[in-house]
Amino acid sequence: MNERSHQAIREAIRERISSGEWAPGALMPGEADLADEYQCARTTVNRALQSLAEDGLIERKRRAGTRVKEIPVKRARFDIPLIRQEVEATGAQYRPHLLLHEIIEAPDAVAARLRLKTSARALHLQTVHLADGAPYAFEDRWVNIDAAPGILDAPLEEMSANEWLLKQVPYSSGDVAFTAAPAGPRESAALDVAEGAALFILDRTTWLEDRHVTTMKLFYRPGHTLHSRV
Amino acid sequence: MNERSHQAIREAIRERISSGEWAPGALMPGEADLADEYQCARTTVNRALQSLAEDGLIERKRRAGTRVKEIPVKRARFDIPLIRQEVEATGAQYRPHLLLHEIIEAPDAVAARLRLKTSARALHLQTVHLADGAPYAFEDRWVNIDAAPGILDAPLEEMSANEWLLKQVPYSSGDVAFTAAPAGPRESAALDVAEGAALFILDRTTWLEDRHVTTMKLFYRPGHTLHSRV
DNA sequence: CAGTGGTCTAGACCACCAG
DNA sequence: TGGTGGTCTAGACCACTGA
Repeated sequence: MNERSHQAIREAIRERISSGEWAPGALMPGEADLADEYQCARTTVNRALQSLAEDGLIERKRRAGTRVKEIPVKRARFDIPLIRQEVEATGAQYRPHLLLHEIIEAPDAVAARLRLKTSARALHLQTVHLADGAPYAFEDRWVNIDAAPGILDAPLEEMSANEWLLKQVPYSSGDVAFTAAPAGPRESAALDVAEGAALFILDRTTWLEDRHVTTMKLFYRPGHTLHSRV
Repeated sequence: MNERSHQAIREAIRERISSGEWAPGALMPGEADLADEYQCARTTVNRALQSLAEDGLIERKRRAGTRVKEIPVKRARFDIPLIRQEVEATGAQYRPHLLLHEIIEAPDAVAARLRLKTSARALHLQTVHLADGAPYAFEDRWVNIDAAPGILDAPLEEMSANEWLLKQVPYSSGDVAFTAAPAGPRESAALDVAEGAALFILDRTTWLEDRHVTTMKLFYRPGHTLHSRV
């Protein structure tokens, strides 16, 4: 990272913002001026400023110029790991245990998420993810069979459905949501916790272009946290 | 977004990856080749590929070239809003209600987070955030008085401590974590829910360079979810 | 409608590191 | 040690939009 690099310039400008040199809402110098000041090409300043804009620190508009945001957006990034990796990272041995494997009519909520016709059938899976044999998380998943037909022959006792699907449709898009809910009877039994215990939940729907492949809820054992840096 | 723009090229390449043209782990063509193929400058391809690398879809190494990731990282981004904005976005009227305002010796866990000497005193605040008068979230916050002295004179009945601090130290860094926990007596009373109810919690510590300013836990009412797109 | 950011280009040099 | 990505430059044109 050179002294005149876009990264160096970005950090320099970030400093000037946090030090209050430009007040919240204030107009900053234009790219050309900054390029002049830092003795570099405008392209380089542009890159630095775009990066700061992505971080939510400044706002840029053509003609209007660049302004320090009044209220900086706090933007957190999370890497959502494969459960196998998450478990193995703690040094424990991972094993999925399939509790339920059925093909039934999908409930309306599920059908909507997978874009199924009402009363269409889907694959319903329930899995406990074990770390050194102890429950780590409980997964309730629905799979659109048309979108991933091979799933019916997949060896789901060795490889969780998640892993299998990841191999088949690796570069899919998705929706993620986090929430909390009390453990119901299924979660309580699977995770070996009291009914009503507060569980952290990851709720995710995945698709590839217009093929809605799967939707699942992942219930973590009490105490699980998800970290990030802002 | 032109046809030869870096965005267009990024999406084209993303397509080629999801279609399986290059298998997971496979070596992709070099920047020069792609530039040739797309009839654009190498810089443009470089930008497209860097963007895909940021998204966790590919991995790039000098000399070794660019490879499709074996296991794509699912990277979720969340904008953490000001509670006021969050509430007002639902059309409700926002009001913070200060329940507790005391200066006491900070517990060890808090002192550690704020880098205080043991048994140093800190400002302890408890606030209910109200939406149209109904509890929306409960906040338990500790403030390092040395790092934000003016807080003692702040009008915390009109403006939550969060907002006040944001005005004073707007462009700070921080740690964020999400988790779930049962409502204790304080949360239960403040949010008007049963004790033991499953609450979604945002836990955050904020600093500006080496001044550790504040740490807080925000307990949302049951049912709250945090959304994102991957 | 003029000034700002957005972006492309062509060329260049550099840093890194696998072979 | 040579080939790859990383990046800077100078110049150009474009797109948007607020004065």
